[in-house]
Amino acid sequence: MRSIMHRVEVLKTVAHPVRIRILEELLKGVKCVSDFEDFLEISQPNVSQHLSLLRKQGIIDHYMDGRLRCYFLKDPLIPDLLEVLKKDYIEELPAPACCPVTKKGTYPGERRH
Amino acid sequence: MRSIMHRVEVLKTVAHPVRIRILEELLKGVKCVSDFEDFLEISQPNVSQHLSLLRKQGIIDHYMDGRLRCYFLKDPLIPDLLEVLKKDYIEELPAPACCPVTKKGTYPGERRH
DNA sequence: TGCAAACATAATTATATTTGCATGTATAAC
DNA sequence: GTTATACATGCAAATATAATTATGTTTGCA
Repeated sequence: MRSIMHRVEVLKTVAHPVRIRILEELLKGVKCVSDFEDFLEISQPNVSQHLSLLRKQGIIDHYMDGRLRCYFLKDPLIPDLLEVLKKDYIEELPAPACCPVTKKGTYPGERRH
Repeated sequence: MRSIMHRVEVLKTVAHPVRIRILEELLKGVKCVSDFEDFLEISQPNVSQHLSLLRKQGIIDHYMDGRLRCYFLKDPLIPDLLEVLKKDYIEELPAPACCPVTKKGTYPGERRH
């Protein structure tokens, strides 16, 4: 199992609007840097920096095609992670039944008071 | 569907070693602040700050039991998110077949060269 | 060989996050 | 009412992250 720290690193890496859009795009297929430059509206060095971060984390990789760098998804967690993030949930989790929210209740189970 | 920004906020909030451990613990059931103080080895104000952040994001909520504050999970995304993070994957995603990694290949589909 | 396209890297600056510490508040017990 | 418990909040210092600007590298082509 991934360590807590590794899980945190993955989350931190994905937790950025540009990077999450890059990953969603890579889900559809291979893309090169100038492709991202077009549809994200940020500078080329900035795109490269985000790609570099994702690569250092092992989340993506690339191959060379002439002078194009073609990036693709590598970490199998990512598709699952992105899918969960898109899911719609109708209801909140049920509050503990014995203990009404923001009102006094009883702490469930044994415990010092 | 959650907006990109909302997804990013959720990920950023979970992406911290203390907070991820708090959430994993809450998955098992209700816990109060001093419970966390025991098993995480950080100060009480720091625990409160992390709980406060999680609450502002709508990820957790609490009820009062005397002078105890009993926290519980609220956002239904969290259990699914934590589960995906724990999953073990045996293999990396397959690299695009037509294009060997780090070697020259052909960019799949039509594109300027 | 020289130049341009496609990209990476480095340094700087701006901004956000995290923590520690001091203090504040509500409840319970005495 | 006084005190202790259980917690929250505010602020400043330390640190991490992000974007901008400038510059470097590699490849393809004339």
